[in-house]
Amino acid sequence: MRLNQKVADIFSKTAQLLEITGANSFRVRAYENAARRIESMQEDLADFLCSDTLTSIEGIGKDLADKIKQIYETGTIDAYEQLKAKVPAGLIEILKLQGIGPKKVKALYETLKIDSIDKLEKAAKSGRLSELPGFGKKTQENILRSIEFYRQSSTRHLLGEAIEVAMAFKDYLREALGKRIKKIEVAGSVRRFKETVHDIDILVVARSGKEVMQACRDFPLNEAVLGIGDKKASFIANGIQIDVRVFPENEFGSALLYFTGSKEHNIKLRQLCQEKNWKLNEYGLFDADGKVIASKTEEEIYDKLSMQFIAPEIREGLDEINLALKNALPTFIDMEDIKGDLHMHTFYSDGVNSIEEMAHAGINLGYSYIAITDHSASLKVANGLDRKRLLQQIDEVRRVNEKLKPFRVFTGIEADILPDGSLDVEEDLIPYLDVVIGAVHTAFKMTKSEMTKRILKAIKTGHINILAHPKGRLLNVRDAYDVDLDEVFRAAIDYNVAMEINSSPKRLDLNAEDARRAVKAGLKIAIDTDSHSSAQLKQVLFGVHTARRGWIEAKDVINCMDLTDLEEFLKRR
DNA sequence: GCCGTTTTCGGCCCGACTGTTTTCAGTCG
Repeated sequence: MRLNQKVADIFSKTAQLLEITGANSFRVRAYENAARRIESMQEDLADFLCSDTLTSIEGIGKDLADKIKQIYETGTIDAYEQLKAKVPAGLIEILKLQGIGPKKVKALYETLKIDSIDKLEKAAKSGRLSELPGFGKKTQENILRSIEFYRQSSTRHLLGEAIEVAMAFKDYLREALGKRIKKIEVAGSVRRFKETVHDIDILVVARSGKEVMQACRDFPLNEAVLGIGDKKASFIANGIQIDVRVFPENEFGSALLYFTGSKEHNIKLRQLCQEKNWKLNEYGLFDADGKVIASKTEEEIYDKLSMQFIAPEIREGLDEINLALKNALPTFIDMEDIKGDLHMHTFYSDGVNSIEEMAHAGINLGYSYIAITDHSASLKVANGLDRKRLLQQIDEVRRVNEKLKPFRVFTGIEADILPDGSLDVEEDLIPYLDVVIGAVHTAFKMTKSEMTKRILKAIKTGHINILAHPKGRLLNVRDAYDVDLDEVFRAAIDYNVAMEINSSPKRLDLNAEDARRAVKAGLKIAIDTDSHSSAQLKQVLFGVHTARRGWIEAKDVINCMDLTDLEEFLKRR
């Protein structure tokens, strides 16, 4: 494991344990901040350690620097080991329940020896909880409800699923209230395009808050109401919590900023305001006299704070605020920059549409080109193409190209990188293929060195243009395989291999952080959909926003090139 | 635990809501 990850992990767990023991909350936050900062850092923590400059990192003081050193040398820190010995593991899980914080966890453990969700449930059901000081009947009921919800949905939801539910709600509300709704906008982590999300935040500007609240109750997908007031509703739809809030139009910008987050971004903005004696909350930006300076739009607020507008995708409370103040934020890639899609399947292998149908879908999205990259022969489960069928397909691509000129369909293949590192495509066919994608689809459980060796060998064949889903993860389903990405990056630069951001909401691989690292290392990115139907081409949306989260610009992405530049790039393999 | 500084310790983002208690602590976003 990279030292950064290891340190972030231990710091973050230490923070949780400290919280339960009732430590100073700012001390807890110091550990949390340090963990987040280190995890998202592009640079290697080990370099700072060697040059003795750890304390130059924001949020790392003398104490944490020593602890990083200890982790480097021994793999752990005393403080963490002692806490772990003292605090039962189950308490951390109890902390995850809605409505229960560190104080209640501590009280439950010290009075009733409750150290697991099961024991908590028993105590609540027997009525013992309501007898504790600070607890009452309602708290007891709420805890039982939280336990039930927690058991139903302990994992985070995929962004793709959350967006579907959010869109369904938006459509429903517009349908139900028509012109009585002035604005409706998704905020929160969905707007920031986090790959998985906890809930869906929706802001509404409407004539009557009560009407919106009633519509929330009546939403057909509404499974359970958690709470509904005059301006705020919480309910579960399709297993995902939706929070709806109604605001007047002139406060919409500050509300959107506030509810888009992240929490850390907001905290930094408010610290900035403090220096000017100003105040920022969901109702607006106020000067020292409490007079509104800005509130209608986010743009206006950032402007009054003398900084560039910050795209929601990068609002993480890291470096974005400092750079925006210096007017130094880059211009990130946007949907309009995408000129084609270089990874998709047809019914030749496991897709459902024809080559021509995929091409038409590409044309409809305004693309200049697509690449047809069906699976290679060894991937039997996906009906991979053998030599004969691949040659047939290449022939058909030629015919489609004639018909659809000047739109360009590239011939291609998604060739399996076999366990021994060889590429599952016959050498003499390579010249007929414009785009060769390399991908690991089998034998995921290799050791890190074996897997790295395997992928390096494939890259060094000199045949690959794009390495598809480089870490092989399936969100909420399968972890990434173990591979030394830095070594892969180095080899990929030598052989002109682009790294894929696979746009499928089930993958999003590379993720934003790794993609950012790849670009920093000097690599190009391909934002592909890996579509298995023409409708899926639209999922490029997820890839583009993941790229934005990774601070990626259009110039870093090969499918933002025009046709001739891309042809040039593809030939350099 | 970090940070900044009037260099040694005090402050660290802000508001709403809930439930318990009767003025506020705990939790959440």
